[in-house]
Amino acid sequence: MDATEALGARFETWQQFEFDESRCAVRGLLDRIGDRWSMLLLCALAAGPRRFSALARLVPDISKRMLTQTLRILEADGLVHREVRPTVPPSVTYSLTPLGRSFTVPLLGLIDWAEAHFAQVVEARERRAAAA
Amino acid sequence: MDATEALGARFETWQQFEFDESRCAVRGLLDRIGDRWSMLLLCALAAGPRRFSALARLVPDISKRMLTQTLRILEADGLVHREVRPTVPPSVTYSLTPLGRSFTVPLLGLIDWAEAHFAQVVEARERRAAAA
DNA sequence: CGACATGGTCTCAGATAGAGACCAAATCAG
DNA sequence: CTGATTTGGTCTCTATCTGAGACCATGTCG
Repeated sequence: MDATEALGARFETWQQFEFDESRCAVRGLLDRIGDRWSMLLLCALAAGPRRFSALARLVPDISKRMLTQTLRILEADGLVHREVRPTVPPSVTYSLTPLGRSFTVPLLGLIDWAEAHFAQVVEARERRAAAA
Repeated sequence: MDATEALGARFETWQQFEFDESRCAVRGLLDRIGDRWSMLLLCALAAGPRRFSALARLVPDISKRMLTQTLRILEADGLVHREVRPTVPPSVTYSLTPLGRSFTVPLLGLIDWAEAHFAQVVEARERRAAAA
């Protein structure tokens, strides 16, 4: 059984749960980290702990608003740890928790695929653009 | 070098490209398939080709609008094949392309992680809800 | 004295997603 | 013959979400 078949079989079992968010991991979890910024921030934190402003610089086009919001969700989900040191001005450091570090394994798999097949995707887009 | 370190190192190289969409696979690709519906639809198609209305039934709370839009993007990116048979009423069948099938490998990895660690995430959320 | 850095929050406008009406043509039930 | 149903969408309207940028308090540096 290859991955496609395995995935198809997996999908069928979810139907029984009717995708109930509290029991279906895919809906309950990938809905959250499957947004524009979560994976990118997890990548940024994989290299080591970073302060709020460092993350803002590392991921240039994220707004402070979304940076705060995304980090709060990742913290609530137990993937990221937030540490405040009450200096003045305040210093807040974000880092991956052990759970967050375990997530880097499948995340790296996804990114490897993206880098290996990106050229094919670009080609498909261009073929389609040319046809239109 | 474990996955976390590898991911961190990878992130640093992206900085050189300044996340230029045309060259950075992560921005150019995961921005598209990393949304609410793309991965779910790819899972649904992993079990075999499906017609438009079948997909709408399999993924209950997707609107027709988003179903159309998401399938068009997946088609443009070369992950999904769309086949129209000009019967009346029309019959349109969607299936994974070879590229789409290759994506099921990392996708399955992500889902395995989600199912294995979902309990921990829920626990983290509950701990946080209790603290508030 | 005045500018700057920190880690945010707040407001407002613009983009995006969802709900549901609508469509055309054929087919099927009554 | 009539009227409902199926198909694969599109269109409009509204609700939600996102991004830009102002603002804040406080201490430090020039």
